[in-house]
Amino acid sequence: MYLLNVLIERNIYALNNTFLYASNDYVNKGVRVLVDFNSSKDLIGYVLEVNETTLTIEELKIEKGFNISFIKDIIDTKPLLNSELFELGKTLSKKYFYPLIGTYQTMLPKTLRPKNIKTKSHIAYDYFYKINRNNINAELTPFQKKILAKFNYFNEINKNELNKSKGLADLINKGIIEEIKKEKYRYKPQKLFEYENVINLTKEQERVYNEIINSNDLVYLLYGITGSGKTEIYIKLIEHYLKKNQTALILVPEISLTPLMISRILSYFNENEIAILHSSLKESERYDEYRKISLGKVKIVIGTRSAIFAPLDNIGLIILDEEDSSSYKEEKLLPYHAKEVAFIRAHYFNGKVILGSATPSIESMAKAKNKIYHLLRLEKRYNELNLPLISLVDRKDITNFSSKSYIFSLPLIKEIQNALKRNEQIILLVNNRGYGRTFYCRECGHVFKCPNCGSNLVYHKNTDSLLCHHCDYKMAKPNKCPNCGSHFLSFYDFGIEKVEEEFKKIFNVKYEVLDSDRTPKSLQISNILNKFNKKEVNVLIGTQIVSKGHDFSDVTLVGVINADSFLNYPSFRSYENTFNLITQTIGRAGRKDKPGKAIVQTSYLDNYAINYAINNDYESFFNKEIEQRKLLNNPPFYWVLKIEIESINENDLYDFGNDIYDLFALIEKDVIVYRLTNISFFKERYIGQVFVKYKRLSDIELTVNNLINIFKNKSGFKIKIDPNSYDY
DNA sequence: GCGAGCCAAATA
DNA sequence: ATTTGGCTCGCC
Repeated sequence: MYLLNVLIERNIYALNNTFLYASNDYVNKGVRVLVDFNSSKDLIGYVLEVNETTLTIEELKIEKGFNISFIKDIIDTKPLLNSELFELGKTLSKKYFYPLIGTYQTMLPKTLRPKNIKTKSHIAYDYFYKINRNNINAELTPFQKKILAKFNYFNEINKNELNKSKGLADLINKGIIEEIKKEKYRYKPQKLFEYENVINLTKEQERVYNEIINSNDLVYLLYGITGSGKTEIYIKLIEHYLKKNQTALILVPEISLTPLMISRILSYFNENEIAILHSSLKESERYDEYRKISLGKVKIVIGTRSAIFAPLDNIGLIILDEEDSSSYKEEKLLPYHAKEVAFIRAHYFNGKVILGSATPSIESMAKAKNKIYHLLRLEKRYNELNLPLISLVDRKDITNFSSKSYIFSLPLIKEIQNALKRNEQIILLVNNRGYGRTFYCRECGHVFKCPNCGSNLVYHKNTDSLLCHHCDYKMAKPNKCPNCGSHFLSFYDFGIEKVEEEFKKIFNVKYEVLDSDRTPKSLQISNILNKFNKKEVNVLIGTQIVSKGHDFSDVTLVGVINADSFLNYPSFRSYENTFNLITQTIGRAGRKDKPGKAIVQTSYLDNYAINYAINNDYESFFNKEIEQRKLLNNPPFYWVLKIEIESINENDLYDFGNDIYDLFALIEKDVIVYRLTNISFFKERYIGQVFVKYKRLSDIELTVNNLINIFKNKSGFKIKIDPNSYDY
């Protein structure tokens, strides 16, 4: 008989330990089993350990002091995860203070999660007819000869092509033709651009390439300005490791925004050896891609954040393109950062991690400067592209605007008109969703706020509603003020919808809009980008989406409508985000034969993030910003632990918040503890956060685990822990 | 997370 | 007297 240590499929701290079950048959570690648990029937369990025992159930009962029941069924024949990923789950569960079963859930595609009772196969098949030439000995009819003639050049023919042929059934009966099925992979990546599969590295690229393959370091920060040719280096590196019979994993912030790189990689390598994983795949497609990878059929995986868990074996190289992107940070469920997972996986395989960016995160650059990461620079723009000419426009200076528009300044209007006259392309960045950012009553000044979390409601014209961008709250646009009853309602501060409206009024040309409210699907995004790339429209208006790594050849003007939008965002990263956004957007302008122009409109003329960005001075920005981070005890000097608690009772919340504060205040290491903050009332529950800044995870580890134990014995609370929060 | 079991309030 | 809602307990 076998004793199994089983995790129960309930992602909570209270059940974050294994339970013993018995089985007469041997069960592999890492498979799902069906068990009864407490009074619940037919729950899924996940087997963590298997031990043989010679004791009987009765003897075990006495030895352990509790009842042990038999599992009811074994669901999988093979483990869901290979041993590397099985162990990785345990490491991540400890590192992020997250229940182990929830960690495995995050790592697996939905169809394989140890959660649903559905155990049926999700594999799709293609059906073929196969010829067995040895069995041809009887006389054949003319129809049958015709069928066999089709097999002159093939041994297998798709079933649909022959299905209704006369005499087929007889051939099958005689064993001459046999029906076979093959696993089908439902996802077909779309290649937007075709490339020749020849890459000649420049001297500078060659130098970086050689430095990486000849070094033994784990992590490389590839700092290359926009258009300096990072993709070519990635491809050559992938080729290098593939030749060594290793595999490569490439992460991008968002698939639809990197059609260029994807197409490039698809063109260069054998498409059948590439799998693509991203959020807009259908579940069945994702399952197919995942299966292809775990069967060892692919050598390259390209994907977004969660692709870091792709079951690739023997990984030689992990690339995180645009490593500073916040989309690598998971905020819900397991709060992992793809970068941190990449280090663990690459270390396991003795592989390498390349962090690429035109604007490296402050943390990564600091580590590179301290020789923790291997720093590599690309300073020349590929194809000798010039950086655009940049001018700042003061939004506070009314002489920059006419009565026609308070959104488009006179210099910007002039440049747009010039570019349009020359039939060149324009990108306009508006980093605010919606129409009016603040909806208020003009009689009494009442500002409409979210009843759940208190932030200002944003008016969206396309749905004629008020939306909270902080939580999910929405309401139809009210027609009178709840405070004074006036119908005289209005808004100030504009979003992309208003910009679009005004653009339409001033310029009578076709344009496309990209924002997450109206183009939520990645296919729609690619379609619009494709249209713009083919020059079917000359103007692209968009939120941050337009700032990322496209390479449109005919864009000569970039306009940043409001450079300040990130600055007022309450986060220690707001300056970094502003700098990166402006730098990247500006980088979209310019083509081979002439430099582009960029116009940046701002109300904060002397803000250092904006100024260093328009001077393309990353180095100075880094120096200034790192000074600020040190002054305010922010990353990379201290890391931020966020503990979010939730309760139906406000007083209980404060009490627990104080308990948590006291607990961490006891630590005699270098930690800074902040009292419960950001209290909000949402869906009948109070939510608040305690922040703890720390230098080393080991300094807080014990206390966090103590807190989890205290929490387990408390009722009426919810808790969420993130040891590397981006929220502070 | 969730059903069992318990108790106290509500119903009549 | 009986039902109902709320809360705690502990799961192998």
